[in-house]
Amino acid sequence: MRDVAKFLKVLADEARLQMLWLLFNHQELCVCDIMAALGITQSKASRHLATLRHAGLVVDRKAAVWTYYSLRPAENALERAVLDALSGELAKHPSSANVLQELRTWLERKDSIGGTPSQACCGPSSSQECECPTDQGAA
Amino acid sequence: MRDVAKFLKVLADEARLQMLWLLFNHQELCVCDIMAALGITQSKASRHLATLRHAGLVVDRKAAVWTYYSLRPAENALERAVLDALSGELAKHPSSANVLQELRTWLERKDSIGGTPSQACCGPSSSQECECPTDQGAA
DNA sequence: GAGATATATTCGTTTATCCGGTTGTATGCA
DNA sequence: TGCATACAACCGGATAAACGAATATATCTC
Repeated sequence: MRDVAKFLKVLADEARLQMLWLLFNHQELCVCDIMAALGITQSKASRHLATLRHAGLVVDRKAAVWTYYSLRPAENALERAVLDALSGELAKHPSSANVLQELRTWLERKDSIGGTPSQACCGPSSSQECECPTDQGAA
Repeated sequence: MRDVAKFLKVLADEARLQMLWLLFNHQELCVCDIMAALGITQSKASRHLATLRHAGLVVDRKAAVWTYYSLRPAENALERAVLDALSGELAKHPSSANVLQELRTWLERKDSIGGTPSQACCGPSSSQECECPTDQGAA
C-alpha cells in the first residue's frame, strides 16, 4: 500500500508530468531538450529526471556528454493503466500542446546548428532561462 | 496539467488510499468506522476525508451526529481509469485484507451494541487508539 | 593538459505536508 | 439546561519536497 502511494507521489508533480508527456511524444530526449522545452533550470530538470528514474519510469542512456532519457515499459498493471490514462488526459490539456511546440522549436534550432545545444541559444522564442551574453558583453 | 498533479497528490497518501479501499468495499462508512478500521486518530481521519471530499472523490451525508462518507462516481476518464486501476491493485496487497478484517470486526461489535460507537470500544482487538477508561477509573 | 560543455550532486533555504492535541459546533438525551 | 457524543477546524511542531545557486564529475576539443 505504501509503495502505491509512493508511486503516485512521483507522478503528482507538474514538472514530472510534463517530462513524461514529452517522452510520451518523443521517444528519447536529453536533459537539455527538456530544460529548453519546459523553460526550467538544469538543476531542476536533472533532479526530477532522477526521481523518475529511481521510480523506474524512465531509463537513461549515456552517449558522450549527453544523457538521453526515454520511457521504460510499465512493469505492472497499475503502472500501465495510470500511465495510459495520463497520456490520454494530458493530450487534452492546452498547455501540453505548448510544451510540445517549445520542444520542436528547440529541436529544430539545435539541429540546424549541428547538435551542440550550447550554440542553439539566442533564438526569438522562449528566451526565459536562455540568455544570450554576446549581445551585452562581446559587441 | 497542474490540476492533474493536484488530483494525483490527493491519491498519493497511504491513509487516503486505505480510506478509498474501505469505501471501494463498503458503500458507506462513518468517520468512526474508518478510525476504528485503520487505527488512526479522529483528527487524522476527519482531515484526510476532508481532503478526499474537496477533491470530489467522496461525498458526505449527515445523519444525526454521524457523517457518512461514500465514493462519488468519477467525473472524467482519468479519474475513472485511475480509481479503477487502484481498486484492482489494492486488492492484491496483503494489508488490504487486514484493514477490511478490522473494519468487519468493528462493525460487528458496533452492531451488537446497538449502533452507538461510543460503547463499542473495549474489545479484544485493535485496542490502539480505543482506550477503555472504565477499567481504570470506575472499577 | 587547459578549457568548454552536459549532466549530476550537494547545500542552504523556502515551502508544503502531515501529525497529535485542542477547541469549536451541532446533535441527541436526560 | 447541562452533559456526552461525533465530527470539523485550528494550532504549533516535525518531517519531507522542491528550489536556485554553487560545485563536482565526466567527456570532448584543441
